[in-house]
Amino acid sequence: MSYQMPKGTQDILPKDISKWHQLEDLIKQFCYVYDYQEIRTPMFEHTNVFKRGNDSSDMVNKEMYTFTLNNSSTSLTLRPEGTAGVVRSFVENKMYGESDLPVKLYYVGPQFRHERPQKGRQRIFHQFGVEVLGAKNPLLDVETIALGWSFISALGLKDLKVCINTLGDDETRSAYREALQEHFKNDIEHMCGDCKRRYSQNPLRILDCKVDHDLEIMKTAPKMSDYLTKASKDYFEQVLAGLDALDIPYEVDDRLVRGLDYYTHTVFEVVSVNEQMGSQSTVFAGGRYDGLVEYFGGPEMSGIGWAMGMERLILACEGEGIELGEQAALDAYVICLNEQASLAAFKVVTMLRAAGYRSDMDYLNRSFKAQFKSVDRKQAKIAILVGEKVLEDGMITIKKIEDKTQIEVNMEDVVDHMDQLFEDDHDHHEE
RNA sequence: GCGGACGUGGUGAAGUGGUUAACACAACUGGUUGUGGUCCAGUCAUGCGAGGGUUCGAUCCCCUUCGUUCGCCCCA
Repeated sequence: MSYQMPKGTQDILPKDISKWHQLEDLIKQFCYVYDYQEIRTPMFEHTNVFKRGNDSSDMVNKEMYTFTLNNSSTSLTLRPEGTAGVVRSFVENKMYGESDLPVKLYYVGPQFRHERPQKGRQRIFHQFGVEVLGAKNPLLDVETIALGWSFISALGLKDLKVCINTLGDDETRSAYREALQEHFKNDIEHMCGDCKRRYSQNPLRILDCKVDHDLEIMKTAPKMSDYLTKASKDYFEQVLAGLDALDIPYEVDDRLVRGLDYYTHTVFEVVSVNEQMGSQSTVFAGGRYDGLVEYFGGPEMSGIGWAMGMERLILACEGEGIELGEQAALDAYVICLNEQASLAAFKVVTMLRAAGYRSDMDYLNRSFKAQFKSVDRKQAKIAILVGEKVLEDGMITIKKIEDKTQIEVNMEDVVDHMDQLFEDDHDHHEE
């Protein structure tokens, strides 16, 4: 009989929307300054855009909202992440040919994952992400991180740290893969089910297993850094040098491998260390991907990008006591003291609105007292009283809440008087 | 997918196997205050997530289910 929203979804209510507006505005500013352009891709794509080859991630294998409609055999999937759709679009629209390279893009929008909800994790959540396609330059790895880092710094967030690592190139990865498989060969039988699966699919992920974390065999595992090719090592060092140059603090974490299988070279996570974040503390994370553009049928081009969880960003701000979004006060609230005068009151509000004053009035024929309470609640700067007098000679009362002064004016002149009052106000502020 | 906690009016939140489900805030109405923010009075859950069961009788006991929340896993 009663309806409720699906598990893991949430309404963003008017009382909270100004937080989102503020964040979105700031995102646009930063992306503008960094010369990134917004792209909006579909909320759903063909399933194979997300489910590619031998992807071993839970996100792709267990958490996607996949559906087939009517008699169609087409399988569609609600996007669980932003990168795949953006790269698909980049290739499909041949952006690799018509624009200056690299193409620098950003997106903001909902993502869908069928996970068990908890703090900082919803089934529909919002990500702000950037992707830079068509150039492989360590400075771009640094630039994207700098964009995110300066954005969250501008918000005032402090309890954050950048964890970074490199996965090297294909040569590095396959050599390291083999080394890991060799290393775990005799012990994999005694390790957890996930690790057994990872052993053949993506042995790198064994390293950040929480279950088997303390096994001796984990501690003696070969290190990625020993298998990096010269080129990969140089690349990573240049990335770190870039971060140093911009004074972005970081920690190299050689266990960091990330969940998505397409990453190569640089991978990073920016996590909040604020205790109020709960266990989902990654605010934004990403990395470089060498094979994706080609996978989607484009030329051999590298890309780098990251995604930021907006809900987590809000949590992080709340955790650090950063106030987001303030409700702007009303300029004028029109009180109608007489039902017969309501049309006149309505005209007054309309005039005020036409002049750009944020105004409202009572629509419930409430008592005088109740209407005045609305003035307080809505923090209106001006109360305008429309009574039976307006029917006789068109006179209404304008009351300035701040100092309780009031004047009687003809309703036709209400905008002029408002202009005057707000003019005075400005003078006051400038003094 | 696994585990813990929880689910009472707009909100916060008491409560008990048995005729009227505290209290506070908010809201609304009336009075008072020069036309509001003070103060006073009144009104506001046939219902205690939903569906079963036990019982003479359940919001309080049992089962199921839905949902919330926190953790694991995973990830942004």
